[in-house]
Amino acid sequence: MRPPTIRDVAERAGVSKSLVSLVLRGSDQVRPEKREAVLRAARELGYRPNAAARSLSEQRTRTVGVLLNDLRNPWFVDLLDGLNSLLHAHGLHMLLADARLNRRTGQDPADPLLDLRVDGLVVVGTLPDPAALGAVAARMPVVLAGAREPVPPGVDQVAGDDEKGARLVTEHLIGLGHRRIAHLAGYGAVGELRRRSFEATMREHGLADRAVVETGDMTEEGGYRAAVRLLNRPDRPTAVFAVNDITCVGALSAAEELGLRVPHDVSLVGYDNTSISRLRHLWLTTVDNAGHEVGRRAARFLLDRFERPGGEGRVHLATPTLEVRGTTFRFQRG
Amino acid sequence: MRPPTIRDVAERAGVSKSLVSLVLRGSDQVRPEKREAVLRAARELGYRPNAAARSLSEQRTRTVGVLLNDLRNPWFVDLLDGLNSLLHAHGLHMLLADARLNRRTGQDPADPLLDLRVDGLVVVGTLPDPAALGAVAARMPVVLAGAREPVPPGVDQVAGDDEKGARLVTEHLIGLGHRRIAHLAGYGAVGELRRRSFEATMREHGLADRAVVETGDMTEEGGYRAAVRLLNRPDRPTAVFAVNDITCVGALSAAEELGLRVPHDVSLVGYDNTSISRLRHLWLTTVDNAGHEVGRRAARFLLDRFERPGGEGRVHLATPTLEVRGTTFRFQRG
DNA sequence: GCCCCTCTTTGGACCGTTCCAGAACCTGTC
DNA sequence: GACAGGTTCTGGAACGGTCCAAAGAGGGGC
Repeated sequence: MRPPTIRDVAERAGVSKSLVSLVLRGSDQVRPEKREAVLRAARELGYRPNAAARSLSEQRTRTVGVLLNDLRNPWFVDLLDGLNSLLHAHGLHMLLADARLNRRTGQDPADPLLDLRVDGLVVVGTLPDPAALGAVAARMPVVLAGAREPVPPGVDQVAGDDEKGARLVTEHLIGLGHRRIAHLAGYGAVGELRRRSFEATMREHGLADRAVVETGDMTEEGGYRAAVRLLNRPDRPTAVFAVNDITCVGALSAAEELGLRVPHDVSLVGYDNTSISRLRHLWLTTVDNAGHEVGRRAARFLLDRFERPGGEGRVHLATPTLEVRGTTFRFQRG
Repeated sequence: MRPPTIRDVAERAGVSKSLVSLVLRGSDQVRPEKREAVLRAARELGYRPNAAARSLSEQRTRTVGVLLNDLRNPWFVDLLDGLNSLLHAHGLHMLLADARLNRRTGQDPADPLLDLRVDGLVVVGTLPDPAALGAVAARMPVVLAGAREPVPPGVDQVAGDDEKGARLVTEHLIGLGHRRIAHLAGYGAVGELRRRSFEATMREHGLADRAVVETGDMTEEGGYRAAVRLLNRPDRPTAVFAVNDITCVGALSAAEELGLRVPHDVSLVGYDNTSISRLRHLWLTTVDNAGHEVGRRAARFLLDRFERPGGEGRVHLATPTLEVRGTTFRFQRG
């Protein structure tokens, strides 16, 4: 009572298993009536090809592993969408693994994917173990998507252009007439890039001495605390650029609690265009990271490496766009 | 230059491939020095078992497929966590597939999982095609988790107890002194259950004629619109129970826009205890669905069916808990 | 020294595919 | 009718593991 195999189909159709294989792989070297007979038999038996057997024989799985650092981060869903659209068009499947879920187990979260012999690997977000990744990259194409960490050689990299994004925000605020502008910074490569770009842009506009930076931990609570410190300063900034949306929401609470109206008394900008920023109750001005494009480009890199393995690691930065919503307004002389 | 196989390990260790297999599967019928030699050879070669070959031979994959209806829904992360903890303890892996991503392709989103011959299937959220699921259930254990749809025979079901959750909310509000209580209803089995239970609880407290129901579409926008209708009524309710957090956020916007203070003028309650409800800026009173327990129980059902296949479909309802936060308050005589 | 028994180890079949070399079958030509 | 050449079909060898029956090794008792 086990699932039917190619032999069962062959027997039923009165042909050899090789012919069944031929038909099922879409060969045109088969007489139409035989093809029909095979397809009918397969349909009647409810035949499904066994992926394990196929990939064992073909020496490839037609599957790409996607290693997510944390399913709770919503921003990567667009990325997955872009990734999937291109991969699927090339007959490839995605296998998702969550690093956070498997962390406790003490194993490398990529292990199950590697045992399954995926044809390539997309690491989404901060990578778990750079050294291990280098070893993996020697055996199969690897792309790091959505993070700006340094990567081992031979690994491609796709991410949003954080310098450009931070510049967009800063110039938006300057364009609205703001001069005392603060940045609620974060950590990691991304936090660093956004902060640097904020500072550089302020400098370019001769506002270096009006730029203020407070550092948070990229959580709402951290954003709240940093914003309280910031907004209690005697030279209170009139605009705040937060390293991400969640920090920005913390800042929003702080502003509200201090009796400041957003955006009339203080403008706020987030980053990532998360679903939270789109809540009409918050309606944050923010930066969209072009997740879909990041995903598509990651797929592109992978497909390229399938065709021509090896070579230098490439980098692509997707251009972010500013989403102006309700938390920014022109500077009102107090 | 292909990955090493069990034969390579055998050769290097100077033993037969059968012995290598024995060692790697942890048999105690092996002399310690041979075991050491094999393990050393495996380590030196960087050997990884080939999952395809193994599952082909073993006739099982040690893998459970998890079909998510939409990665954007954050509520299932806890569920996955609970699921994973038990499965992992039994040496099983999870394979994630997203129905939404694969929908466009026109195939059944479970197809890749079935081709991979997963040992069992967990469907999280609303199921795609009940008929197809019945056919699958005949071949392998299937559990529906986190949804209350009717299921084909032989399928187990785990979900939060929506009746109990809605009752908790309603009694909480009544306990605070509210009498004119409204429900922002949703759709689907879950929407139905929560609404019915709200109505029943109101009736039990002799408040049937004070209960109001407006229906939304379970989005923020829908919640907003329904709440506007509701709060503009001459007999404006003093408390609103929304079918989910996102609807509740819409209601929050509506209240604010109408100049009503939450919770002093109107109390609001959501459902699902999403990360959104935990934002201090919103701080919604809501219901926690015990996602972790749902996940663990789903794993339990699956494991049971591995041991004793067949039998009736069972149902388990996890007990939800009320999370009282900032949007509910005792009724203030206006 | 031989036999028996237990503990280790091994060769080979098998899992369900793909792939390849060659067999079988046509069709047309001389 | 033999032959060439193309098209269509087939058997068997992979692929990398597991599993099982049986072989080999070692020890104890006679």
